[in-house]
This record gives sequence, C-alpha cells and structure tokens, in this order.
Amino acid sequence: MAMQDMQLAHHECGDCPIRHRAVCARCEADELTRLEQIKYYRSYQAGQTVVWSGDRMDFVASVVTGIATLTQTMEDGRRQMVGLLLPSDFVGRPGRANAAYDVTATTDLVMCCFRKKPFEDMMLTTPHIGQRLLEMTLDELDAAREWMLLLGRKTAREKIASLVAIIARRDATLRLKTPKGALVFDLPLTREEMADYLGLTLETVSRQISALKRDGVIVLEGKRHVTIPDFDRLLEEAGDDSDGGMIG
Amino acid sequence: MAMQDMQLAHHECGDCPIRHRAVCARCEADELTRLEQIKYYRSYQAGQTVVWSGDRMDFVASVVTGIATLTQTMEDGRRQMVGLLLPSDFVGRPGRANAAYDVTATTDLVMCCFRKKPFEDMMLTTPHIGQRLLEMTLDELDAAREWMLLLGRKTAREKIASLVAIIARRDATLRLKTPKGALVFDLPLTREEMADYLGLTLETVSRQISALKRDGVIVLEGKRHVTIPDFDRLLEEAGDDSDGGMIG
DNA sequence: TTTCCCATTTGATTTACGTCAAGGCTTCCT
DNA sequence: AGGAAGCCTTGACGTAAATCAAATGGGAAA
Repeated sequence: MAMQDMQLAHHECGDCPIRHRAVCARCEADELTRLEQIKYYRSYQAGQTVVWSGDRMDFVASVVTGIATLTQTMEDGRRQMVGLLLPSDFVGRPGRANAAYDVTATTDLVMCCFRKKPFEDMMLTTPHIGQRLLEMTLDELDAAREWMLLLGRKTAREKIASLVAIIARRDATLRLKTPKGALVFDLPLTREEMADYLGLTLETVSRQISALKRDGVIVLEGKRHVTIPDFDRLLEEAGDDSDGGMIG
Repeated sequence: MAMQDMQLAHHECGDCPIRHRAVCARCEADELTRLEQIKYYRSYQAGQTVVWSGDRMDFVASVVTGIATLTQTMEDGRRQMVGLLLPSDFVGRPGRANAAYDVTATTDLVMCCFRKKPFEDMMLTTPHIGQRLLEMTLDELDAAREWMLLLGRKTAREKIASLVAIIARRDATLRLKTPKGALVFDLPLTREEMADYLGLTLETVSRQISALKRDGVIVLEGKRHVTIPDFDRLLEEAGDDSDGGMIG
C-alpha cells in the first residue's frame, strides 16, 4: 500500500469528499498527518468483486482510477445495475455496517479507502467533508432519478442512445474530440453490463447498437470504440429534453 | 400562515432535517427564535402542483401531512414518477435555484417551507442539520435504487405487489393491524399514479390488481381500501428477498 | 499457425405488456 | 331525476422486447 501511495500523483484523488489536499500522499500540510492513519489504497483486477451485498464493510472509499458498478440481484438471478462509479465517485455509507449492493470492478480499479469509524469521527469534526458528501449524494440521487425515467419509460433504442450519451458526458478521461467536433471514446462496459444498466437483455442491446450504427447515429470500430459524429442527433435519439448538460 | 402555525401540534414536523424542537411553532427554546424568521407553512389541495420542473424554487421544504410526488415528463408526454413524498420527507435541493422535477400534491398537503438562502446559511452554522439531511438523502438514494430494480427487472405483477408492500411499510399513519394480523390501509394513489410509479400503463395496473385480488394476495373493498391477509405472501409475489424491512 | 474460448451478432419464435375501444360505477352538478 | 365527468375495469388485438438457438469473429493459448 505504501508503494502505491508513492505512485499517486498530487491530484489523483480528484474530487473525492475529502479534498485531495487532505488525502494525497504527496501533500504534507494541514489535515494530512491525521488522515494518513486512516486511509489506504487498494487495487482490484477487472471482473473482481470488491464486496458482496450483505457483507460487512468497514470502510468507505473513493474511486481513484477505473470503473466499478453497484448491482442488485434477485433470487432467480435477474440483475439490475444501480450505480456506475467513475473516478472520484464515492462508495459506501457512513453509518451502515453492511454493504447493500454488490460492488464489482469492471476494469482494473484503484480505490482510496477510509476506515469507517475514524472517517465518521472526522465527519463530525470537519464539516466540509459532510457538506461535500451531501452534495455528491444529491448528485447521485439526481442521476438515479434520470435513470428511473430511462428504465421505466424509454424504448430499447432510446435506452442505448441515452447510455452512450451518459458515458460520453461523464467519462471525461476517455473522451476526445476530433478536429470535426465528433466525440471519440471506448465503451467501458460489455454488452451484458449495458443490459444490466438498461434493464434489457444483451441480445436487445446488441440489436439496438447495430441499428444505431446502421442509421449513422454512432460509428463503431471493433466492439468498444465509438465515434459520435453528431451529439445533438444522439440526444434526440435518447429522447432527452434538448441538451440537458451538454459537453463544453 | 400564522393560523396554520397555531394549529400544528408539537411534533407534527416529525423527522424533518431541522429537528422539530427547532421548527415547531409551539416551542420557544434554543434555535427557534431565529428559525421563526425563515420558515412558514403552506397548504395545497389534492391535485395541485407545488412547483413545475424548471421553475425557480427559493425554498426547501418538509412534508408535514399528506402526500406529494416528484415526476419527470418527456416531451411527448411519457411520465415517470421519481419520488413519493410522505410526511417528514424533504423536498428541494440546497444549492440549486430551479426545481428539477414537477412536484404535485396527490392528497391535500401541508408543507413546512424554509427560505433557501437562510436555510443554506444555517446549514453551515448548524452541523446537525446537514448531517440529518445527508442521512435522509442516503435513505432516498437507497429507495431509488430499489425502485430501479423494480423498474428494470420486475414483471407487472411483481411491480404491483412491490408497490403495495412499499406503501404498507412506509405509510405508518394509514396502516392498521386487524386482530388476525392482517394489514389494512387505503392506497393513496390513483391507478394512473401507480402506473407512473411503476413504469406501466393504467390498464396493466388495473389488470394486475384484479389478478392479485382474484388470487387472494390482496383483498379490495372499493377501489382504494386494501387488506393484506398475509404479508409474507405479498413479499413473495413482489419477488423481494425475504422480509427486507418487515413491519414490527 | 491452429485451436479454443468467449463476447457478440443475427435469426426465428413467443409472450408480456401496450394500445385501442367499450362499458360500468361513483360523485357532482344542474 | 338526468346528465356529465372522472375513475376504473375488461376485452380484443398489435408489437416491442424476451427467449431460444445458431453462427461469427477476435484474441489468447498451445
């Protein structure tokens, strides 16, 4: 763990609820010394499970690099993704002993973990942590509500277009712009993971991706590499009110 | 407004993020004097809209009595409910100027409102308010995620059974137990509102309610009055893992 | 290179739910 | 009493997506 600390550059913890100043191993001012005792980094390989729903979870964490998912599973195996965690996103709930969802690394993943008890203590003494956490939780709640509209009312085609747009908007690290203004990035999810995100089967996901490709809404190279020639067109296909949260 | 203040008994603000001690018109200790200047009550009739999505919203609020919903609407009219607010639930987001959803009173409704600016100021100076709000927001996020599983993966029959179970669990005010242990309450939603909650059409809602009635899972008198003879049976029909959050 | 494995695509068929349409039951209004 | 307007239920039919079943393709191992 100490090794990993050393390898993390100044800002890699990004927007995590404890400001990076207070977290980054390179910084030595203010709260750092105290924090050093309660945080550590942990790596996971793609496909590995971070925690199982119901398991004891004595830490909270922030994604540093990679992508993780939260999923719920019914007894008969039906699965629904309920959270998609990109760098700087927060996992775990202060004041709860056991995980409520399966947390899985979908790519190689590095998380910045805080032992729960001292983290909770710190929240009481350091107001901005709680404030930041509230802000992030409210953002997640908004995202969850948009997701509910998608799950409850959108067609399969709209769902796929929405997901592509969501990924294009959120995953700034993978996003590039060509000279012509097209967006280019890699889908970080398999077809099955997309299906779990969207409440569809993987066959339907595949068919609708083929259809969007055929219609020129997206351009695919291989299975993962996507180009979006016209983002407004994609948003239309997604059924979203105009450009709610357009890329700059 | 002053009249209404007088009519509210000591605890009616229930579990709202500002403890009732600090809110209730009858109390005169501690923070109350300061708070009096920034809070007020407001009543709405069943069916009335509290705010439209996009409208300026210069207050945050807590439901005192009655039921409100948050809904999202697509351009072509498709609607999805994304929040069901019962007494003590919180509406509005500190740090956001405009409403993100339509807020509608589905029954007669009394809300306890706080002007936003002073509320935000108070959050900075009074930590327990932010802490309580974080806790409530995390609960809502959990509820949203359970809701996502429902929308994405459950059958129409499971959706109806789930909704009935959710209402039976949450709406303590309307809930009664017969000598035999059956639960009795009134559905606070029309068939159409249920459909908006569940991502179904009202016809499908009606058919599935009829089916659950036919199969003895629920007993209906009139259109709204429900008896649940066997709550475990209902949970089975809902496809939920055993009794996650059973009534005491 | 060849083979195997797994993710993905595509096709054929079924089905759950949506759509369209009609009719019943309350409650309210004149 | 007689509409009229809301809700709700029920029926007939259509369709989007699920299910079942091969076929394809690309990367890793041998």
